[in-house]
Amino acid sequence: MLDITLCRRDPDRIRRSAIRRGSDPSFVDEILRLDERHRLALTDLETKKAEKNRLSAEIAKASDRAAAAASLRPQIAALDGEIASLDALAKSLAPDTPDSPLRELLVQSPNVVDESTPDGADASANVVVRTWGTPRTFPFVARPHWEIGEKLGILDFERAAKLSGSRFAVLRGLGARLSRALAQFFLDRAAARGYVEIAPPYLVTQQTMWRTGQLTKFSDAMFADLEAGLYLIPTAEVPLTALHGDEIFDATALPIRYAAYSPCFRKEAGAAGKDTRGLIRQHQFEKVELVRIERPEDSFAALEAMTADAAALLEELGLPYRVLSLCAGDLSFNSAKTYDLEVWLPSSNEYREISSCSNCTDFQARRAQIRWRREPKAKLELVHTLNGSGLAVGRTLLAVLENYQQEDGSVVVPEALRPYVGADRIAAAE
RNA sequence: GGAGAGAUGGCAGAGCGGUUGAAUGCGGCGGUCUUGAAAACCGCUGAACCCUCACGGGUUCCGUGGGUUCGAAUCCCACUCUCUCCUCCA
Repeated sequence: MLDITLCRRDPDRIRRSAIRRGSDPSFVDEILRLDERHRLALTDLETKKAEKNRLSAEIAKASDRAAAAASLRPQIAALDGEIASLDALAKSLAPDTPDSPLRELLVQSPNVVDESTPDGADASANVVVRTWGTPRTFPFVARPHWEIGEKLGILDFERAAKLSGSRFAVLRGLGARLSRALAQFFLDRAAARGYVEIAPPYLVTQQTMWRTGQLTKFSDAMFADLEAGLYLIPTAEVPLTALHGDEIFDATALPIRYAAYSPCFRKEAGAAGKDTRGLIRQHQFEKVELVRIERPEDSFAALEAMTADAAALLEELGLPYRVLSLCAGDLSFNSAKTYDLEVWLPSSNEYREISSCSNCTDFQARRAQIRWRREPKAKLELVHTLNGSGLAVGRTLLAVLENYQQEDGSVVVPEALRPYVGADRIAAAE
């Protein structure tokens, strides 16, 4: 949700951001116009209410209250009429009235793009910030992970389809174990870097979804039981960020770092025909999500740190990757700045997203009302929230299979995972 | 799923329908005293929004939403949540 105060104070900044995202900035003028009308109505309303309160207080002070009430009744009744109509008008214009035009504009507008986010209209303008590792050269044709996995008997897409349709996978034996090993590895590393592990609910209310801004982003991409009013989380970012909704921190409580391992559920409605094979795009996948709650002045440094936290995992696993700074046009709704981590996939000779780290600044905090106090008596401020994958388990698993595949079809387990997997190689079962 | 109890400020806990945004205690902040600290004492101590350059003024908020009334934390209705007991279950 956009900050109405910022719109008033620095409308050009909002306009600039909209233009950089590739949208029409004229809504800013509409916001200012509606805001002006609302404040006028509010002032009128409050004046009338003050008058009425004064009359009521007179009755309270009178020695004969009944008589006072009787004599003032006509005046009060007149005020009541004016108050009712002014109240209706003010409400219809208010920024916090659910379907008011002003509210709609503030709520539907994406976050203000940070200055350091590169210009550009779409993914082709994303900037490679750095690249790590050298893709391995294979003396044979590198196979895609689904072939490797099926041959090893650790991935079973056919039976998954029998159970649940397309975009599901069954992991078996060391495949299942490798998946669990990755999750455990990620969580252990997160803990070592100061993230507190959280096991959140996977079903959340519509309000929780709304608070983190997912309802606009994933609304038709989410699984839900509308009757029960519960949504399956598309990412643990949702419960982690909303965890402290309506709370006020004192300065010593910040920063907060959370890590959660959770399944994620997505309809992938807009991705028909894309990535239909393998583990890349599933209706259900697991992920370790990192969330940080920061002081505003620290949030961009925290984004660098969080991105480094995620990247360190790939480095420890020996998986080549690159870091992209997403351009303004490719930035998601909530984000002011995003780094994507892309891992190297030898079967397709390309880098694929395995983590996305975003600084949502105060955008989600405003919706969720997560605030803090700089000094004991200071005014309340919104915190900044950040989230990033650290990492997506399924995609890491497939990256391991592809990057560590051997000519005989077996897969070497990366050193760092061996204690977790309990094996240094995955070979075909007899 | 059935029965009951409850929801008030950071916490605990009062609150006859009338100057109650809310007693009291704890906590927190500031001060006096002290070499320092503690204790004691004094003062302050919720939020959002609007008007104002400012001083200041105003409106709203006692789970949520309605209603009664000139006036509601207090009365009425609905809902939500929490707790206890039963049922069920992992």
